[in-house]
Amino acid sequence: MSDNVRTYTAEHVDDEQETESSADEELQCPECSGQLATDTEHGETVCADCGLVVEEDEIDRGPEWRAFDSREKDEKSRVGAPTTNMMHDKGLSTNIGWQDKDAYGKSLSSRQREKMQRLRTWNERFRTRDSKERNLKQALGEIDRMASALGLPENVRETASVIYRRALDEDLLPGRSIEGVSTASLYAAARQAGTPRSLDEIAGVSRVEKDEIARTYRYVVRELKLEIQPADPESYVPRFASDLGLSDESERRARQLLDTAKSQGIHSGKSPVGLAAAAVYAASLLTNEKVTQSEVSEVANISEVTIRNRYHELLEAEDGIAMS
DNA sequence: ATGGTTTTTACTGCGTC
DNA sequence: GACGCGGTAAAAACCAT
Repeated sequence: MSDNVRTYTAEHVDDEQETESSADEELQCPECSGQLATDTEHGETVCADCGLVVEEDEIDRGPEWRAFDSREKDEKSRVGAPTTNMMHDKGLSTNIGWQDKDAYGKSLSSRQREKMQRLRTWNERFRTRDSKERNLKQALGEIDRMASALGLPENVRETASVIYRRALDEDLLPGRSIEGVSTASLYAAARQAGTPRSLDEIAGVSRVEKDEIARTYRYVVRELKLEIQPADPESYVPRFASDLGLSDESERRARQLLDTAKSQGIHSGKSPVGLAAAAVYAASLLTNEKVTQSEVSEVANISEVTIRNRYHELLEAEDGIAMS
C-alpha cells in the first residue's frame, strides 16, 4: 500500500516536470542540452542544468489559475481576482442532530435510525472535505506567494501543491501550522525539481521560523516517504555565477570541478552549497575573473573559511585527475 | 542525551597595492 | 593602512544513534 503511494508520487512528479517543460516553449540548452524550463509568461528564465541566468525576485502577476486534476480544470477555468478566505460557509453547512429523535421528540424507528446514521456519516465526510478545501486554498496562496518571492518556476509550485495535498490527505496537518507545512512542501518541491533553495532563503520569505520549517520538512518527508536525494551542488552554480556576473566559461569550469570532485567522492557529507560556492570561486581564479572570497560567501551565504577549505579540495582532486 | 563531523566565528600573520 | 588571502582554535550547528 505504502509502496503504491510512493511509486505513484515519484512518477507523478516526474510526469509533471516533463509535461511542464515541454508545454512551454521547447528550449534546449546549447551547452548541456538539458532540461531548460522557461516561463516567459511570467518573465522567468530558469535552467537547472546549464548556465542560463536565473532571474530572481520576480513578481508573478498571473491569475490564480491552478488546476490539479481535470475536474478542477473545468471548474477553475476563469480569470479574475483570487478567491479569498472571506468566503466562509457560515451557517450553510448541514448539521444533523445526534439524538435519534424526530422533530417532535419522538424516538425513531430502527429503520429510520439506520438511515440517519448513514446521513451523519456522509455529512461528516462532506464537512471535513470542505474544511480541507479551505485549508488547501489558504496553503496554496501561501505557497504561491513564497514561490514568487523566490522566483521559483511554475513546475515547482505545482509539485509543492501536490506534496501539500498529500500531506493534507494523510492527516499530517493536525498539530502543525498551515504555513509551516506549506513552507516545507515548497522547500521539498524546490529540491525535487533540481532548483533548490537553501533553508535560509526559504525561511526569509516564510512567516515561520527556520527550525520549525526544518522539523516539519523532515516530518513530511518521512511520513510521505518522499525520496529526496541530497541537493546537487551544480544546481546552485548558475545562480551564484550570474549573481556574481561571471562568464559562461567560468560557470562551465565550476561544473567541471564539481564533476571531478564527485567522481572522487570528495563531496559526500559536505554541504552542497559550500561546494558550489567553492567551485564558483575556484573557477573564477582559473579564468582570471576576479571575484573575492567574501563576494562569493555573500551570495552563497557560506563562510569564507568553508570556501577556502572546499576549494583546496576541489583543486587537489582536479590535479589528481590531471596527473593520472 | 551523546558523540562525531562539519560549519562558523574570531583572530592573526603575510604580501600587495 | 586597507585589502585579499591563508591558517588555526574554539564554539556552534548538525546528524545519527
